[in-house]
Amino acid sequence: MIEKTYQPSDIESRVGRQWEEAGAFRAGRPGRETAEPYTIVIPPPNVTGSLHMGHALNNTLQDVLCRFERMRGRDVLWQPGTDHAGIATQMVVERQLAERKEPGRRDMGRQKFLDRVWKWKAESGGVIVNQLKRLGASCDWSRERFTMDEGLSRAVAKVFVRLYEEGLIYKDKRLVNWDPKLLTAISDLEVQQVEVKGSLWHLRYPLEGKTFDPEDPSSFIVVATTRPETMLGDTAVAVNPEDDRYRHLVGKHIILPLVGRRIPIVADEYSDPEKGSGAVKITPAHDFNDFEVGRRHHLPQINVLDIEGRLSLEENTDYKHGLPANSSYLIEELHGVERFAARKMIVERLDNFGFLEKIEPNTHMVPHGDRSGVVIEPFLTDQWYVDAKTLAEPAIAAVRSGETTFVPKNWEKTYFDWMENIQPWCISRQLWWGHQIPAWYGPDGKVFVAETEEEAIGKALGYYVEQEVITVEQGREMALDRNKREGFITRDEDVLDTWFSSALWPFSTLGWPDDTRDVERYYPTNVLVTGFDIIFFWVARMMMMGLHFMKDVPFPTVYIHALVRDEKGAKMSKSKGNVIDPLNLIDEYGADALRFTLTAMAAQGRDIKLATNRVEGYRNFATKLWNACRFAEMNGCVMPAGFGPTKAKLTLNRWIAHETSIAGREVTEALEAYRFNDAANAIYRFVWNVYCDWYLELAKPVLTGAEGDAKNETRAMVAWVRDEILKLLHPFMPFITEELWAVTAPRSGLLTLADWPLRAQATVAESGLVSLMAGDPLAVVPAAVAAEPELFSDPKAEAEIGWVVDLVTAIRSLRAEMNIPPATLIPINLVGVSEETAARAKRWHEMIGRLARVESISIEPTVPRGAVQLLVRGDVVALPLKGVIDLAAEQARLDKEAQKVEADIKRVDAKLGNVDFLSRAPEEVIDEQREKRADAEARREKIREALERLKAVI
RNA sequence: GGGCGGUUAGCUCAGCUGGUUAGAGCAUCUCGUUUACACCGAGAGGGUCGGGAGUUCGAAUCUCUCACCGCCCACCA
Repeated sequence: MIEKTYQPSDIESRVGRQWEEAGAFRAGRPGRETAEPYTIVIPPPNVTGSLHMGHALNNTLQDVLCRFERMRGRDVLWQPGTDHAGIATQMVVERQLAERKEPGRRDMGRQKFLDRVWKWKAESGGVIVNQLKRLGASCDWSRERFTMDEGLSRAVAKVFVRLYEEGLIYKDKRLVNWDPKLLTAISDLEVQQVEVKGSLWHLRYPLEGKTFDPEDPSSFIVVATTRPETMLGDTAVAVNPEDDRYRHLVGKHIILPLVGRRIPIVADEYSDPEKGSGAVKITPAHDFNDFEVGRRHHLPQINVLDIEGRLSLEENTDYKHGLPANSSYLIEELHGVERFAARKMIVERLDNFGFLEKIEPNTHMVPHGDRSGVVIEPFLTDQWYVDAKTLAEPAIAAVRSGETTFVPKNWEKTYFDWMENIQPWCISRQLWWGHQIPAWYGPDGKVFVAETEEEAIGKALGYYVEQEVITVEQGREMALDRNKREGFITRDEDVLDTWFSSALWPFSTLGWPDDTRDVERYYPTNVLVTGFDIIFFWVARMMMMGLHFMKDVPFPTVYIHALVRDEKGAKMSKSKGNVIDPLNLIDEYGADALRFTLTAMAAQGRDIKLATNRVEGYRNFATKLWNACRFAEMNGCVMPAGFGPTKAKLTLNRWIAHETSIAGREVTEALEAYRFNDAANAIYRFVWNVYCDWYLELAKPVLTGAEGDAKNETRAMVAWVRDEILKLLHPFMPFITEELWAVTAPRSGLLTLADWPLRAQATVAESGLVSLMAGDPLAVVPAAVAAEPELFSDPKAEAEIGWVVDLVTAIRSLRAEMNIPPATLIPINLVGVSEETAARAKRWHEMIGRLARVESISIEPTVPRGAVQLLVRGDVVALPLKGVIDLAAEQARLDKEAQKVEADIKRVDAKLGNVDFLSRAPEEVIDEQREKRADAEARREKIREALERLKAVI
């Protein structure tokens, strides 16, 4: 029994439990062990996360695909899991500690802090998973993974070691993006360039051997900088070799103001004569370009900052490089000063001594940490790198060759642009939460990279015995006794970039490297569904790692979906306060309505501007479906076993079967092409505008009429179409359809495991015939034909019911226009119509009367005087309405129609009168125009006659 | 500076490989006989497809250009 009203919240939790209890989403479930697999890995959300609109869209689309393929008989594995999200998670827990006034992470120590994070994860890490379940995500939750699971951690270690051994991971001292707040290196991708209104300071650097005089330009060289505080680390001034202004100074030296260090003027292409003064200060330790210039000219790298971005000079031996013995009088004051305060102090001092020429306002891009929001420092440190350039090559080739394609295709350009200019990937992070780097250092600093500490110690002992650092005996003792080797080697403190483990997700989640049976079955995955914002972070890296370790792309298709924005097109953000919480929408309208909205709006290559009234509209759609099913129930519509469209005899029933198969094909084809919006719209239109608006209305007289074959067949067909609708709609609205499936008939199984109306591969029956519509044993054709499935089709039924629909619509429209009260029943005449039409009219007489408020239909040879005239699929329909209608209104209506026809004819004539058109357009286009012309001509004639008759009456 | 995308009804959007009378939902207006549904039904109004030029027999659709909007990338002093 269907409840009177549709209450999404009730049924969603109940249905969710049913799926779970049935293990409906288990990969390899009984009956599907040998079915063709279909795999998607979820983009693992951060454990710290909660469901936002982007997740809702991303997972809805994946779920639509998974449910679709599951119903098509595939063995679906939708692999779920979460990401440990190094920085984000560590920040969350640290914030919690601060709030609770507990000791900070450093006071606590590494191990205690990690225990604390795990505890946090156990308590709060499951939020997003439950939210995904509320959305209806049909993941195989029994396989949920976490990037820091034991198994995944082993995969990470293995990959690290192998890449290290292959020379594709290495340690290097170079400039990194340093976050002085989080105290870690970050990758290029985690840096956001932000436009900042700053200044350009022009500094005078005195030339060696001249007496510095601010009034005498020949005594100094001017350099312009946006970062005056880094001047303490300058080790050269560069000018362009082609720049005549400075050519004579190349090879000379300047004396660095305030500091007194003697540094050279070098010629380097990097210096752009157009920029600033044409001379540029070189600070190799604090600027990426300067670092390169410094390398070319073998300049010292003088680091003047500490890890927190304060000036660090006192103990800095680098800094003292090249300083005259008595020159450090300024250092004491500046040491330990925060970088921006130091900037102010240094500029002040430079100004006092006449070294500041001028300050220009200057807007420029400044790098900021995407997590911390503070200005990033280029900072000289030892870090681990992945040789991304080498790994990128096969990943580029795979997309070039079409092994992996992007949908929509234009994202491939973005992918190529980035991959072809890829930089070494800095993978070490000075954090605690994450995969600790599997590298150990011996007493002399030598690195031993191994999957486990045991292995590392083995390698180390072997090495040091061979080097005779320790004796064979000592080595043996240490190997056997843990205590003896305590502290002999120490592990690298750093952890890996979170994206390092995410890059392995498509195979690490399947058990690689330990148990690879699932890898064989489910890798490569079928499609990756994700947003464009992580093409670089994630997609590219999965491509690289997948190809390198699996020797195969991780997915043949990457479906890139849009960003969900607010109604006005602005990015949703907490600071703007325009965030729409998907859970609120689910509470208010139901998960099905939200899902349908997102799919209906997911047109390729376009952002989604989400308006809540759309969600409301699709909730209404769910209600409509609900009520249609109630109607079927009330009328005792049940489908006897073995019933199918080919069994139907009534035209009306054959017509709806015909329309159903069209809808089924539309939905299927759209989903196969990832045109989610087309798929959603096709089923929407069919349910509302065909099934509800017409079929059920037209079936009412039969359903309320006398018992008999016609009634039984119609009941069966109402139920059959309803079931087809529930199937076609299930990927989009899984909850309501599953619920209705259960309550509308006794069923042997869940809808989510039922057969899709069009099977991907038609099943060959014993007879050698192939069933094209699941559930209809009679809709069979020889296997040879099945290669191109034709659906149930009945053009004659379409012609007949289509005519009825058009007729009713035309009469209704006219009645509204003529202001004929609904209570007034009117007669209609069919004028000079064919026998076929006459027969149709007779068959549908009662129905037309009911839907169009018509009292009688008669066949007449001519249009009676004073009748209003309509055209329906070429037939003339006259409405003798003298006295009922407003003649002036009718005249206006006809005039308007006439105008429209004239316009049509004019347009068509223009084409047909064009010699070029006739000679160059394809035959069928010309024929089409001719038909249109003939049709319009006929219409014009009819309207003209109607007008004349009207005039006669007036 | 480079790249990508957008500009279609009052609003939010479809319109795939050029040939439709340019569609949908919401909103608006009119009406509502009928026990599935007022979260409903019937009907209507509303668009020179951002501007200009071009290619073509034919352009919302292809090309160029201009304008405005958005995003991504980039080390520029």
